[in-house]
Amino acid sequence: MPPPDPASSLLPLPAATLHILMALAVEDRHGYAILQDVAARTRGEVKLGPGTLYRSIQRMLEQGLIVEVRERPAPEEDDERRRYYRITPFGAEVARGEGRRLAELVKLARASGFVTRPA
Amino acid sequence: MPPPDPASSLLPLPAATLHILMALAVEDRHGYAILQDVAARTRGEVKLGPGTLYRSIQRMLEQGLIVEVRERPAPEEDDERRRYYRITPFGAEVARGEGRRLAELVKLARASGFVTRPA
DNA sequence: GACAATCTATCCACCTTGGATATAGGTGTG
DNA sequence: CACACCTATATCCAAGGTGGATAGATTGTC
Repeated sequence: MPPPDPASSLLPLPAATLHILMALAVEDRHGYAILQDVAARTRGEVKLGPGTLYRSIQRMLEQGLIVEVRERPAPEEDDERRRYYRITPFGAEVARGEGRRLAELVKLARASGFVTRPA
Repeated sequence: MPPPDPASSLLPLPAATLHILMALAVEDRHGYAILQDVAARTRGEVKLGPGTLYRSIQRMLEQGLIVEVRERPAPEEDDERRRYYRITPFGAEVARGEGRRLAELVKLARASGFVTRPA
């Protein structure tokens, strides 16, 4: 029996975790910006609560999916309170695993007649 | 504000619930058969625990996603202990809603580069 | 001057989950 | 013959994820 793959051992990924990784795939972001990005890209269908957001971030830091970065934007468009995060190569690997898993799931749902038309 | 749609108010669907609905989309099945069908169709990747299965079934009965049926197979291939379930039209509607939601999610994941190839 | 938005963080209650446990008959193996 | 596993249902517990409330501080808007 091969040693369990550390990436796939985190699957399935909590919904909030994948959304956060997708938000950080574009660029480094701080917590509140992640919140807005998720809401914007899902057209308001997914709105993370603050508890979910910050606890997810803490867990993801511990798991090595993301890291906090010290680089900050120009002072005139910065806010001291913000904490910026970046997706790690490991985080991207895990996200691809989750993407594969979800695509498989949709394939099964389609075979059952539960996916009518891809909007 | 229109009254909330009873089908979409159940979304997102718990993972186990969708798997059970997919198993029942093919034919009426009893609990243990659902377990085997889910494991078989996901090639062993998804294995529902007994706690998850029977509690999900109870919840789904209450929500009207499934009903218990009295029709039983021929006595020679039956087992008294079994309880057979059937998906309802409402259950199918909810499943299609979940299918749509998941397809949208995969679309977002693909836009982030997290879905390489649909296996 | 009040209110909403920005920004982080913690707490609580609720729900879902896997795994253990219980019960019980049937089947297979050493 | 004993032990283990399969079939079949059901309940319990611990662990984990979630939304929403709460908190506190600053900035922007009517």
